Amino acid sequence: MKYWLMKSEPDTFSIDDLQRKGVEPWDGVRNYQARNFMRDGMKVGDRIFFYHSNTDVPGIVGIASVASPSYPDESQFHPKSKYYDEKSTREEPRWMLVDVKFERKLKRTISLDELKKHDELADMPLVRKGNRLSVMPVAKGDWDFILTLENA
DNA sequence: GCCAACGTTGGC
DNA sequence: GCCAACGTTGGC
Repeated sequence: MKYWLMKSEPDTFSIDDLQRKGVEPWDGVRNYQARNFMRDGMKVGDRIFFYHSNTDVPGIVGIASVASPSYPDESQFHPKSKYYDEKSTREEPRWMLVDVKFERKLKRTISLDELKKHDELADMPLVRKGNRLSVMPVAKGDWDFILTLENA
């Protein structure tokens, strides 16, 4: 079992949207490193911190899980999609995704600001300046530590 | 809305 | 293969 963090802009797709839908294909990722994590790293059942970016209080708002093996992101084949990639083909799809399943909301948002205050988390890519990865691994120790903050 | 960071593209 | 230009992310 591995642990991950996935960013989403709540204006586009929030934790409430995921709760309503239950399961959602995580489409639109167009960064190779993030794709590789989904394609090569994720296994069904892995745990995910759901993170809200580009919002008033960016931070971790919920927990999800990986609900499918990786498969091609359908949106890359649709010319009308804003995620369309003309260089990708069905024979050799460039972009892969996984389905993400709602588990629960956190009792409170654990803000980026708060995460940065803990020296224990200084090695997380998330709190590093300039980091823009939208899918990243989380060390088990960091995962457990962050969950203790929920009740603090 | 600004802008730093950084990934991608394309000319050479 | 280098690197300048450009585009995007995302905190602030």
